[in-house]
Amino acid sequence: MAVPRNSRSTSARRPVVPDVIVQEAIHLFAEHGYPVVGMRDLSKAVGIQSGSLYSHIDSKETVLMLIVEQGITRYVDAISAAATPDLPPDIRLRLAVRAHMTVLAGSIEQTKVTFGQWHYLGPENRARVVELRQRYEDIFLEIAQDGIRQGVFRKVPHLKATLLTLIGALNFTPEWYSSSKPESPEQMADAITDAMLNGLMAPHAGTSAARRKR
Amino acid sequence: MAVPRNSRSTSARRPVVPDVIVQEAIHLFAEHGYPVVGMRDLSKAVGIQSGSLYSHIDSKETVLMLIVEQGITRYVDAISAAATPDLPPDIRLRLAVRAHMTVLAGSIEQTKVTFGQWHYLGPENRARVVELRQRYEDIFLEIAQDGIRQGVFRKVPHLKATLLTLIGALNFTPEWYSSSKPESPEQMADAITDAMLNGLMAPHAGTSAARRKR
DNA sequence: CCTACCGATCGGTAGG
DNA sequence: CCTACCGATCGGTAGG
Repeated sequence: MAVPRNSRSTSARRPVVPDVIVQEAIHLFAEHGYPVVGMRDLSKAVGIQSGSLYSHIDSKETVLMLIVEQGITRYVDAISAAATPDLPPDIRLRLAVRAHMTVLAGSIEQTKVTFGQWHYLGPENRARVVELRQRYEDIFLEIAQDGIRQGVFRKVPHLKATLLTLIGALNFTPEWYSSSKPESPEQMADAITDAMLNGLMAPHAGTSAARRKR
Repeated sequence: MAVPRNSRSTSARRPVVPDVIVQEAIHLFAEHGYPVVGMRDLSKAVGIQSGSLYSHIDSKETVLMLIVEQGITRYVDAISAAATPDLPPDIRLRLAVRAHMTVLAGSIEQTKVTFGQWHYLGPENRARVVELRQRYEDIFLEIAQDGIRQGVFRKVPHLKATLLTLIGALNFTPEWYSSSKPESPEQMADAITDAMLNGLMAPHAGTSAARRKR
């Protein structure tokens, strides 16, 4: 209930948004969806009157943007830091996916908002998010391209579709990975990486279509 | 318990919802999101007054449910029809993914609504959707289990995570597969299946970790 | 299918 | 941070 006092900021105009507001917004947006959550819901969760929110924030959209921008940035930073270019591509991929799952495990709800509600942002903010989002996808693109160039990865017919398979799988993780599960982020990451690197086929089995040819 | 059906044909007090309404709703919900679209937006798109909508529908949620229920059912039917149990598991998986992409290509916007907005349904409708959704996932589970039993697929350490990798990839497809692309649904399906069955690693290459061991 | 309208709620502001 | 309130818009209904 104790609402932290707002620090008198030097640059005045925009005070730092109190953490309670952001945290409650993450929780509400993740559970019910941004458009459905009213400012009165948020204010009630924070423990103040709805009008009072606006001495801390500029608008509802500002709060969403804050959550989404920080949300993606966290992934971009963690993944690009983990998958340094000097490592073998398959290891880089494994580390990238592990970084992804580690970030996820620490911020499931924020990730839901980040990857699931950014299209409710206005054109300006949305453009910025798309840019960050592109940077996120480019990390995996570079790993894949390096891998192919080095001969570690196959030269797949449709690299883009293959990459979107991985990215889609990662974007879906907040829907099923809950903190209540006993499995560690690393184990889940390795399961995903393993599927993407080695596939489902049993070793030396070959595809049914291939078996028919011989 | 009572599952809403609009299939009463004879003395139905409730007429079949006109196709224009459903089509415009799909378009608007897919583009802007269900909670953001007002009934006045929908009525304007249809070309009537907002009050007049209610001689065709019961409520806004009814329209969403119609879209979502039909949306999933289409996938369940197409996939289970394509992947018959008599075929080899890897071929079944390929056919299942192809069926998925074929349905997608024919209903991108409805799929966006189906997989992205169902949580806005009330508890009763949502329960029904979760059930259908489960059936959808179970198709892939059975293929995977059969494959492992027959020795065609590897015995992966975390089958559930591996399956959710595939399902996540498929659920993400409406975000990037647009009808304007020249690639056929089959080609995209095969790219995804190929990634899942054979992985990214070059043949005979082995993982970097494995290479270090020898 | 229309006009007219309902109570509720929305994001946000004024002025202390 | 509060009280009081704004105009706009929401899903839905009445009665033709």
